[in-house]
Amino acid sequence: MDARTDKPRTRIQIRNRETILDAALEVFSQYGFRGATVDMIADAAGLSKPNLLYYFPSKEEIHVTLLSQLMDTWLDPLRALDAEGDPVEEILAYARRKLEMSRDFPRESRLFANEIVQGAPRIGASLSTELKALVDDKARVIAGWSAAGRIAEVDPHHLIFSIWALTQHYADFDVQVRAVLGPARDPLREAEVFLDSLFRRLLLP
Amino acid sequence: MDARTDKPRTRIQIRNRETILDAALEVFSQYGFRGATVDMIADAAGLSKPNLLYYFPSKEEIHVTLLSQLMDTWLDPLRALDAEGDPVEEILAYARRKLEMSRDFPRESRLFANEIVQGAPRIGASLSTELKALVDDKARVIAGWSAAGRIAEVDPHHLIFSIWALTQHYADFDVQVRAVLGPARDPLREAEVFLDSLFRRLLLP
DNA sequence: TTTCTTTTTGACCAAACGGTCAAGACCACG
DNA sequence: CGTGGTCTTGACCGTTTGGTCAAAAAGAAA
Repeated sequence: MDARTDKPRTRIQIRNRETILDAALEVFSQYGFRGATVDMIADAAGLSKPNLLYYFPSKEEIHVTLLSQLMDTWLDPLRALDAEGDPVEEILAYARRKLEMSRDFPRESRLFANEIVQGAPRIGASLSTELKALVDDKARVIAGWSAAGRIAEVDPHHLIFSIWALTQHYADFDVQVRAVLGPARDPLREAEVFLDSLFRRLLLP
Repeated sequence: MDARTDKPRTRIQIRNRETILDAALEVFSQYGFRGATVDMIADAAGLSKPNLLYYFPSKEEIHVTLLSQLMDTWLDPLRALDAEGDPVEEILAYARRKLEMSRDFPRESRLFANEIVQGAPRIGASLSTELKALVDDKARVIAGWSAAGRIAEVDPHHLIFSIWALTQHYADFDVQVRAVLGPARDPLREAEVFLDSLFRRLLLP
């Protein structure tokens, strides 16, 4: 029975695959795909390299597994945007959820950023299908709110981009933000207040 | 005479160092430091590997040269923010200049993004000195405008972060933006309009 | 216990990598 | 032309890297 091809069956397989993916997330998000080595991941996971390769057939397979698991949960906040809710509050809540993800899952954010900055060689396809479909759908909802005069007139796609840019910035550029603000301040708490008022001013009709 | 230590003297040295730095910018910005190989840079520059290493002593030296050249020009738009000018127009002009840099120098933006996302291992020091000093200085200017009621009350540091995030997003996440918008649209022209109105709404008292 | 499967590992390999070196090609200048 | 410095290169080296393999260790089930 090959632990690398079939779904994990034993408790040891489940535990070790989880350990490996967590270690790989740590290493990949910090050094990028090519900057990370199998040895680094194995060390971080507390396993020997051959043992790690018993659970995943290759370094690339680990990376792909991480990315596809990520894409799934990464878009949940946008999926939750409710066409029936109050427009301004829905959009603000979306921005707030995205900012929470920057705070709670900065490694995931940086893994994604690394992939996109380098041209999305491994997930490019799903961007123009899966992601585009979802964004287009929600953009239509926002455009409807605009047309009905319930929020100001804004390009819905760029509104969504601005939420991504502003929230992910606090995870992806964390070092820079902290270097500039100095040690006494709390970037993500401040960002919550700032972004809330920014999007409120932008959206109020 | 060592072409690697002294300032370039001959025309050939000047030309080849320029060619190499341009090729290295292309490769580093696409693959990151560890993802780039000396052979890739040499190929892109049309030189043999030993010949390239005749002009720069190491791969790291090329990278450092690029980054320090970049830091210099990267902050020019912010330096140009004039305390004596019209507050809203000054800030809008800054955002516009930054967006132009995303359009005209996307490789530089991605080189920087790669460095920061991975924890700024090579320029971390100058972030908390050079960069922080400049930002703090300009933040004081903006705070003055706020206090005088000439723009709305905003946290000046986070205002600057928001300009960075929103403008660099269009260079760093270019693939994603284009994948979502589809082929018929012009992201950077649209962004200009969108950001202009966003910051206008945010800043008007 | 015995037997069978799953898990772990030390030793190893081929390719890729950053970098060196000695020697040849080229070029400016007298 | 010749001569001295600049530029270029093929061959090479030690290390790192992703990955393999046979065999040993550890579990599971009877």
